[in-house]
Amino acid sequence: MRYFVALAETLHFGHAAARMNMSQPPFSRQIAGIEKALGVRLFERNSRHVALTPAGRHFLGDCRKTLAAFEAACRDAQLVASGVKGELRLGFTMYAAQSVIPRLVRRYAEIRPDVHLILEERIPTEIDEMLLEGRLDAAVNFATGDNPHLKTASLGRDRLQLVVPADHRLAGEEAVGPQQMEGERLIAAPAAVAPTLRSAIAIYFAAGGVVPFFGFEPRLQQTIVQLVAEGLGIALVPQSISAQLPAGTVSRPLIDAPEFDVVLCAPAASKSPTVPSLFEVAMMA
Amino acid sequence: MRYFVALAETLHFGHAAARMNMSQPPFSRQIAGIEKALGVRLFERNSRHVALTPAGRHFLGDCRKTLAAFEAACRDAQLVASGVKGELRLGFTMYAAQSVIPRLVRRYAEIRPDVHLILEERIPTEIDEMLLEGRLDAAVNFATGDNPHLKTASLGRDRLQLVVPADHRLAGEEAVGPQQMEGERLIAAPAAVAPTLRSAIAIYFAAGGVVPFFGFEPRLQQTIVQLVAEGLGIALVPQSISAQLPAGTVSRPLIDAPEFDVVLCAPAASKSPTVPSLFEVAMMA
DNA sequence: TCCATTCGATACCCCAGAGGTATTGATCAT
DNA sequence: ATGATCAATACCTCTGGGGTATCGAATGGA
Repeated sequence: MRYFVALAETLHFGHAAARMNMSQPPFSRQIAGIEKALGVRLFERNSRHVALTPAGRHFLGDCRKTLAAFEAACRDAQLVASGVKGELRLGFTMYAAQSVIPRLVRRYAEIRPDVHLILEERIPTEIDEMLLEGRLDAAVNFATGDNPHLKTASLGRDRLQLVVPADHRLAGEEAVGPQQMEGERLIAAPAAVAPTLRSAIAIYFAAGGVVPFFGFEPRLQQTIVQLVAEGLGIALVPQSISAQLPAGTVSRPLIDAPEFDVVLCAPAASKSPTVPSLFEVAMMA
Repeated sequence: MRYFVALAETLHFGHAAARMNMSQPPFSRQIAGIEKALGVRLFERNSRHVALTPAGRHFLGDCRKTLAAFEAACRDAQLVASGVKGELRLGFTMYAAQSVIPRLVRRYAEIRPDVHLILEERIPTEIDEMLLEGRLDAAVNFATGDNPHLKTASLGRDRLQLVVPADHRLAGEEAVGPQQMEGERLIAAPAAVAPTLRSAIAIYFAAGGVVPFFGFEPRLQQTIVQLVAEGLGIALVPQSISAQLPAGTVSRPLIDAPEFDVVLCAPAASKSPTVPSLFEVAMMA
């Protein structure tokens, strides 16, 4: 096809052959071969003049399109392999949506404008599942501590904080410990949804020798604080949630507050070419 | 590329090779060759499982597009060569635009819907020029009689007719001959524009022994009858023009009226694949 | 745990076909 | 008429695509 285009552009077998870095005789044969294969005369020629037939003229346009598609295919394959182009399915928790996701996504989109980011908001446990099943390339989640199938990069550390109704007896305390919360109804996400936070809470109370009483178990931290605002209980939620506490609630620091990492994670065996630069962005920020 | 698509679709070297009518070992080598040429790993594979890499997935889509473009190019080349698809630059006179062109074009478009008709309205002499220079594939024109470089097919015969102002002295005549028009100002297209009609008129008068007096020389028959309507003279115009005579004019038959052919013509050496079926349509109608 | 089976990779061979050189034949300008 | 130009042809070479035989790794059943 390149041969054909070269000849169609030069209308001279010798020159076209030279452009293709070959000698004229085999070039002539190639053109004849194309015409024979198609069963169509593409050039009107005698030993002096070469001209395109109507079919050849039409074929020239089609060849250019085909060659362009071919070049693009090769180029794009390399770009996708290098991670410059392609897609990245990024999972994240609602918690992350409010804290680290916006900046992370913005920075990544700046250095990789041709990567199509597919953002999937899910609950923490579902994110891990999807990562391991390959339905996500990477995700922002609470650190699970030790999963050999995942590689992680810390995006920052956060701590739990007490949130109580404004008129609650603990609202006036400077800092609160486990014992002071004894008997209170604790609103928290179930372990099946946010194991990291749930176990952090459990350990915190266990360390204080208190058996926590959990009631209501919504999935989102945002819902939890709404229920607190309604006076349905108290909650231990990430500090960065406090930025948007509903009216009628106050937050108090915890004594020896449990801390946890927010991490970017991806399958350890991930070969998604777009993931490494996401980790780079994460480490830089 | 076909090999790649086959493997991407089957994800099995043996089956893909079978689909390509070849054995597995050379097929494997081809795939490896593609990956090496691109410098990109397209399949993640061990001796048990074959899977597309992200780059391979993207490449698959591009390959399908490229192959489709290639198939279309080959198919279209054959269609264009056979005259089923392509373009046809058809010249015609304003006279023809009113008479034979609409039906001819309509019938042709019915049997050749994929041929792009480029209609070019020109004066008769210019049409001949353009045909010989190859700027038109075919044209509807007045018969010139004998041009060895053109092949023609008659589209019908027409005759000249007298058109005079409604209040003209000849308006009441049953039929009119040359002598009766002696001294009248004749409005006609110049020989440089419409030689066939002009010479037909000249011969008609010469046969009657009358020397015609030409005044005004518009290019279009339609303009000629408009000038007659304004009382600026009389004219001999094709009968089929009479269908749309302007108000204030009447037409009268001529005694021994000059006749002429309206023909479809194309360069005798024309290799435009779309032209033959236009001639077929013309002959049928 | 071991063996049979499956499947992709490798080794080696063969030949079609792409490319090279020399030459012919046709066309055009002088 | 003659030389120059240019595509086509003849003939040769050798790369590379395709074939067969085989290996080696992974899997599943006994």
